[in-house]
Amino acid sequence: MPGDEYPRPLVTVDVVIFTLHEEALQVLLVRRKNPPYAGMWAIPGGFIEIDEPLETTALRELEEETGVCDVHLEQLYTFGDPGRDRRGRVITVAYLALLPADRAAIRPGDDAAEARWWPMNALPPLAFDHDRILACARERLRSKLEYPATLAALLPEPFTLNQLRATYETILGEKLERIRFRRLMIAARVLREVGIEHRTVRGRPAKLYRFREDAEAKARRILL
Amino acid sequence: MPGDEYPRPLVTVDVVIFTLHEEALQVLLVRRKNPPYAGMWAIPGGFIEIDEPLETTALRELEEETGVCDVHLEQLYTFGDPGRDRRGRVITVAYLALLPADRAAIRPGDDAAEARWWPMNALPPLAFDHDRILACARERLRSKLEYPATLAALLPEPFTLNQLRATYETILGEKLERIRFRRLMIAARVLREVGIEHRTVRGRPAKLYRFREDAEAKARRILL
DNA sequence: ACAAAAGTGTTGAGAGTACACCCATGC
DNA sequence: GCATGGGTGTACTCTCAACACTTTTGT
Repeated sequence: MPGDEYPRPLVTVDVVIFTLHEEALQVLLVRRKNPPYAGMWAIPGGFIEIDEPLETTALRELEEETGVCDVHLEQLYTFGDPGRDRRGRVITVAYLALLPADRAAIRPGDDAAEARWWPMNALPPLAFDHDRILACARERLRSKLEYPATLAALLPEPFTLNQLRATYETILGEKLERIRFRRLMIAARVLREVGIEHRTVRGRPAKLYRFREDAEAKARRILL
Repeated sequence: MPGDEYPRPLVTVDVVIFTLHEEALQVLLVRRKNPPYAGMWAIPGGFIEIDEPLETTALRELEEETGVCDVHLEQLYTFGDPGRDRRGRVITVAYLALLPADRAAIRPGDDAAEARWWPMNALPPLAFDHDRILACARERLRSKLEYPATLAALLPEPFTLNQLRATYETILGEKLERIRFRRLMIAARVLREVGIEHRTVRGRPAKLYRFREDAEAKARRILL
């Protein structure tokens, strides 16, 4: 066959999956069982099968290692520097996924010894160049804030405007002005009012919203 | 070695390189010498060497096949569907590059029988899934219009505002209002005045501009 | 009644558009 | 001079930030 004279690297697919929990951005990591880096934490992922689309590999490995399934994937970046894996030339196609807090319960699978959420601002030492991959994922997540509807995958619906604002604040790592945020979101026409909150603490109950199904609109000026 | 039990696909790196010529967006393609798809047109690219970073492969193949060198590359997307290449499982990491018109002279290399620029609106039939890759590249290029400074790589500097507008119009495929465009570009503060055009035809000579070196600023509202 | 949280009205500054207009050149 | 393309002045519109304000709840 024609390709036989060319070197064949190994190819893995890794998945950075984020959720929000306790006012912090969290990422799902697995503890590696096998060398290299046995015992260290890493992004879930694994080698491709020969007849398997890349996204299928991503979903399969994610479920095998963490029990998480049924998420939307977005291709992030491909990391292929020689030397990034001691096992030889390994090229990794990284994907990004988001999980709403109410689905963030995880069950470690058999491929990995252990799986748990880690806050992005207090990560353990990571295997391979996974710190670089996480930095890349964080950037991508930030850029998604311009399109509020993409955060649907990160919020339990319905939500209040203040929950949405807290989400933005967590991802941006800075405070946003309450009234300004409200007005910009309303002006972006991406939300649909679906009722009113049931208050358990003092204060006026907030309106509840969902994202409009057709909402691709961009919220200008949210980032600042 | 640990990875030996896993399937090893072939990996190629392909480069979509655009230029502007005669009011049209052009892409550099090579005619394939070898099967599969021998004689058909394809994006320049080739198989990785085992110790070579992906970008190095991209630059090497580009130069070998077309003579183009010294360009800035941006990773575009990784295409890995099984069945996209008859030779077996081939995963392709696609890159995007831009070339100013005054450097668009090309010299076909020995890897490919022939290389030439094709206008994006009159492409020949393409090998593999390269039509998909081109569609992806075109989208990415469009999205770059929000950051005018990235077009520096596509324009001979210095340039007039009308040349810049023509660039936008070509990429967008629609006319932009002259005065509106001028004012938005000036307001974006990404340009530096560097002199005045030498007129050969009738009309007032235009001012010449370069992009400011520090200009990452975003020009809002250009796209419409 | 009061504190707390949610939501609204209003004003003023600034950005963007559309129009008419002025400027510099070749013929 | 005048046609042609480049550049500016101006007035009107629209958006958005900042402020004070009202509404709705739990205690």
